[in-house]
Amino acid sequence: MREAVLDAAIRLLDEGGANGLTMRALASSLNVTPMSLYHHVGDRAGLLRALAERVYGEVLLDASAASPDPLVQIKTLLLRYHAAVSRHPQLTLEIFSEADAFAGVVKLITDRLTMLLDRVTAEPILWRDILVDHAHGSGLALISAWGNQERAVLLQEQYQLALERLLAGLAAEEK
Amino acid sequence: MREAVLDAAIRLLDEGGANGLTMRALASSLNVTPMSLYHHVGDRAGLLRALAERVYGEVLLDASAASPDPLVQIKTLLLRYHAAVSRHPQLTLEIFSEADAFAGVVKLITDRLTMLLDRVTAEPILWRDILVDHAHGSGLALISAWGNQERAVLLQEQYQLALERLLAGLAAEEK
DNA sequence: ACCTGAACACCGTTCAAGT
DNA sequence: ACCTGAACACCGTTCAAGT
Repeated sequence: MREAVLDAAIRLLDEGGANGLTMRALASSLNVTPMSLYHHVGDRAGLLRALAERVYGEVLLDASAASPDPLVQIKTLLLRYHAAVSRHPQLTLEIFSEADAFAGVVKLITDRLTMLLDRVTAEPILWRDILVDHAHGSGLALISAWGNQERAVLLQEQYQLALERLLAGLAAEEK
Repeated sequence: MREAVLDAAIRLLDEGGANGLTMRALASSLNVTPMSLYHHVGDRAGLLRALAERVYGEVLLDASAASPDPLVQIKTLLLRYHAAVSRHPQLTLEIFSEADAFAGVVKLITDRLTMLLDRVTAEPILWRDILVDHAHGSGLALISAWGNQERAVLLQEQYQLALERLLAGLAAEEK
C-alpha cells in the first residue's frame, strides 16, 4: 500500500508540480480518505522525504562500477545523479525549498563524489560544488521541457557533453 | 502603493518561502483586504512576474561596462546574475516551477550572454548553458544558508572562484 | 493497526456592492 | 479607479470515534 501511495504521489508531482500534489488529490486518486494517508507516509513532509529517498536512492547502487579510474567513476556518478534529478525536476524543486534540504541520500552522494575528486584534483570541494550545482541547474531546466520528449532527450545529451567539458577542465589542472 | 506591495511581498517570500507568501498574509501585513491587492499587482502569478522583473531587471543595467574584453563582460554579467539569484533564491525557485519560466527578463540576459560567448568560443550555446545552469544551481544552494550571513558570504566568494575556473576552461579551448 | 467523518484554521479568487 | 464583505471551492492536519 505504501508503494502504491508513493507511485501515485510522484505521478501527481510530475504532472502538476507542487500544487498538483495535495494530500486530498492524492487520497482521491487512490479512492481513499485524506486521513488514511497519514498511516502510510505520515504528513506531507514525510511523503516528500520518502519520495526523495526512492528517487535519489538508486544513484548509489553498485557504485564501484566497472572501471577503477576515478574520473570514469565521477562521470558515472554524476550522470546517474543528473538523470534522477531531471527525471523528477519538480521533486528536486520541492526538496530544495525545505530548509534542511538534501539532508539524507544526497549527502551520501556528494560525500562519495568528494572522495573521488580527492584522488584527481587539489581542490575537491570547489569542483564538487561546481559539478553538483551544475547538475542541479541543468536538471531543473528540464521543467521547461516537460512533455516535450524530443527536447528532453536533447537536454540529456547536452548534459553529457557539458560534463565532458567540465571534467576536461578539471583534468587539465595539475594535481 | 504598487512598490510597497512588492516590497512586502519579497520580504515574505525571502523569510517564509512560497508558503510564506500568501495573498492573505501579504494583505494583512499591509493592513489591507486581500482583494485590494488585485488592483495593484493582479493575481498571484502577476505578483511573481512583477517581482521577477524587479529582481532580475537590475542585471542588465549599464552592461557595456568598463572593459571591451568579452571575457570580462561575461564575468561581470554572470556575477550580477548570480548575485540576483542568490539574493532571492526562493523567488528563483518559484519562477522555476512556472511552465514558461524565465520568459521575460532572463531571456534578455541569456541572449546577451550568448552574443558575448559567440566572440570567445566555437560552442556558445553549450557554454551558455553550462554557465547559466551552474549559476542557477549555485544560487539556489543559498537557500540552505539562509540567515547564516557568514556562510552566505563564503558561498558568494566560492562562486567567484568557480566562475574563474570555468572561464579558464573555456578560454583554453581554441576558437 | 488501520480507516473514517467532522471540524479547524487556513488558501486563491470571483462577484456584487460600495465610494 | 479603488476598496470592501461575503462567498465558493479548495488546502493540511487534528481529533474522537469506529473496526
